[in-house]
Amino acid sequence: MATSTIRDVARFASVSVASASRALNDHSGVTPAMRTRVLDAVAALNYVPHLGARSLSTKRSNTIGVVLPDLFGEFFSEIIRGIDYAAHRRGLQLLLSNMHGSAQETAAALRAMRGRVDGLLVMSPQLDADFLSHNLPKGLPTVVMNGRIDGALHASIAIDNRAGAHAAVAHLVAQGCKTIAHLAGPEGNADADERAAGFREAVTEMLDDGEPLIIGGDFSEDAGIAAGEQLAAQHRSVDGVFSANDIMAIGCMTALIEAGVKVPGDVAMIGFDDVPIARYVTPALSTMRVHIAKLGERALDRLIETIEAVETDDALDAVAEFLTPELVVRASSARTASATETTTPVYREQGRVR
Amino acid sequence: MATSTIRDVARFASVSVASASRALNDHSGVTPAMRTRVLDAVAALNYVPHLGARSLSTKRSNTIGVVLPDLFGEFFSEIIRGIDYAAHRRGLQLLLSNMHGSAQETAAALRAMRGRVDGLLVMSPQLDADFLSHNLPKGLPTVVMNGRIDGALHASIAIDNRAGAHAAVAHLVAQGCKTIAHLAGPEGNADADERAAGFREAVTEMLDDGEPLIIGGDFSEDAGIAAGEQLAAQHRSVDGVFSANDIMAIGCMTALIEAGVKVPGDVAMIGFDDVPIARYVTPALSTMRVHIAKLGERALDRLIETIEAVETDDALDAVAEFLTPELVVRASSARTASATETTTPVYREQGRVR
DNA sequence: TTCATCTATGTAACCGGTTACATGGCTTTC
DNA sequence: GAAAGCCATGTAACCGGTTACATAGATGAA
Repeated sequence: MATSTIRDVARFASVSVASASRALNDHSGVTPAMRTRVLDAVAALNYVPHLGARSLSTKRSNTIGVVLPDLFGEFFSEIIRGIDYAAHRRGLQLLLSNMHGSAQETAAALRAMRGRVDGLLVMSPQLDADFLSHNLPKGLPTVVMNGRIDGALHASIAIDNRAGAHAAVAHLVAQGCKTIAHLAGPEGNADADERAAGFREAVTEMLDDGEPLIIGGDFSEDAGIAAGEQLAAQHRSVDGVFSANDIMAIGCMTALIEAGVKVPGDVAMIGFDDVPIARYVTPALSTMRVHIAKLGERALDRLIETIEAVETDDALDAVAEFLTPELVVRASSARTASATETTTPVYREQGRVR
Repeated sequence: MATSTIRDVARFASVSVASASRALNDHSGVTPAMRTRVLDAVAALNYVPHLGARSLSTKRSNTIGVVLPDLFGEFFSEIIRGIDYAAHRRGLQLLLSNMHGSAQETAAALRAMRGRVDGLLVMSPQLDADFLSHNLPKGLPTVVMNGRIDGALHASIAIDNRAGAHAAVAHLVAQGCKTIAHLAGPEGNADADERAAGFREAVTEMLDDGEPLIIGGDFSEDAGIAAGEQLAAQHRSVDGVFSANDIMAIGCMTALIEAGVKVPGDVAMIGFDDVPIARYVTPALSTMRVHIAKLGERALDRLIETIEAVETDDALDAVAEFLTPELVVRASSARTASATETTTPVYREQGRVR
């Protein structure tokens, strides 16, 4: 039961550790006889290689570190799905870590990756480039997701939030909305800021109203509820809401409907992200689909490219890549009778839930 | 840029590696002068310790391995949330892995944990005790979640599925249902099997009907839809459905409503798990709340106990622990006018059972 | 002053693998 | 039959940390 090492195996088989190692790793130039001796010993001793030791000497862990703001919730769950899909295809393990908001914890999480992973995937909408370049372990290939794009320091991949905001506003305008409000995400969050900026641009461009209407929020359902109550109470002439994410949109819709405001009759609603819940709520939520899983998948693919480039000493410049969100029209914004669900189905919504 | 090692630090500070190591780890008996010399060198070289190497020599990785059937989806996301919460509190990292269904992959995932984690959390409703005891690395503390409880081999924690099924059926009966069908999960899945068994018992006990009605399913939304269509077409006198999980219940509801069957008017519906989506669908889904996150959290806590017991050579016997699901009544089963959201007090832990 | 004690630092072994290089036995070739 | 070449195996260094033990310099007691 004292877990056995490769030296035990070698001793048991009366061979050298080098031979044992070679036999285990299918090296060329190992006699069939030798191989079976070693394999028999392995079976007899119930030997399982110590991967920590192996990666120390090979400098390869076959593990990718993933640092996210959180590990759960619809959005991150989808990201992980995409990363896992791509990682699994390549036989890679995932070392997940989260930063729980604080910069200090983020720094700790990043350092904790040193020596255990071959590359790093970091999502940090809250942190600036400076912080990252200071805290990312030097020499560890890294791809940044949804960060503030930092010059040519790291490869990055992000959502084209401005384009998404434009499309959302354009859709509401096409539905006949005259006064559109934006339910914003937390300030300082890169995605939230860009969506708000895109909203401002689009609104001043398409509706020559006065000041764009922005309601503060923080991506939480409660913030959406508060906003909905506020809107309903104000009797403002708002007839369209573009929310910075789906969860707030859902909260807002709930509160509006509860207050007797008809959605989409009185107010058309559109969210952002297309989390799985969006299609289950009533009315089903129109949204800007981000294809979150794809983002994770693509991020991992690019990380692999980066790792390989480092290995072959190829200089790979740190390009920024963008994913353009796609408009998904459902009931919540369908003010014209004709509207039904319109979108191109891609990833099947998950079958197995457990 | 060439990432520096502790020997570089020692050389730079003109001290021995041992002193450098001691200074870094706050050992006692290190001169303040020595400490600052080393810390300066660390800062100058931008040194970050190699955790793989460290854990090789200390035999401690401060990492917990988690092996789940999948890493995403509502259910697993919640499990991870609970595990992460408890792990974070203790400064532990998580190494996540999934088994993608196949037994072979599961074996691989389990072996891949050897030498990188201090303990293992495994959820395997599909696999039997035999497989597990054969494939779990010997000598690695392990807690099994929702598995078939395997004698006294490993600590385990699971949902009391039978009790949940009983409560669900009792609720439907109390609502006046006379003919209740069970929408089952995949055969061979421990949770699914136990829920079906509990259903059989409860039905024969509470309604002295003939054969209990069981519709085959696989935990997927599509299976729920198929079941709903089948029920609607059959014009069976079924007036209550107990689904083995929420997602199937949702699919089933959707199909029934689409076919003109009223829920809960004609058929009362209740699910199992209480995934977050359940409260968003229309009608909101009644369900047996499992407090999934708590399950994960508790599993980690128990793993820590196990690890500590191993370290201090305390024999800790492999007790099985159960979480009792809690009835959550929402609109989907509210046939009597009075019903609103009601939940039985708190979710209770039924003491430790051997 | 001398010897014992304490303490800060250094030396080297170790964790469990991999692998460059050395070695020796067996063919091949002339 | 000896030199050259090949190939399977063994020896030992190495990956980057930690730590048991040795050591030397300072301190205190007699």
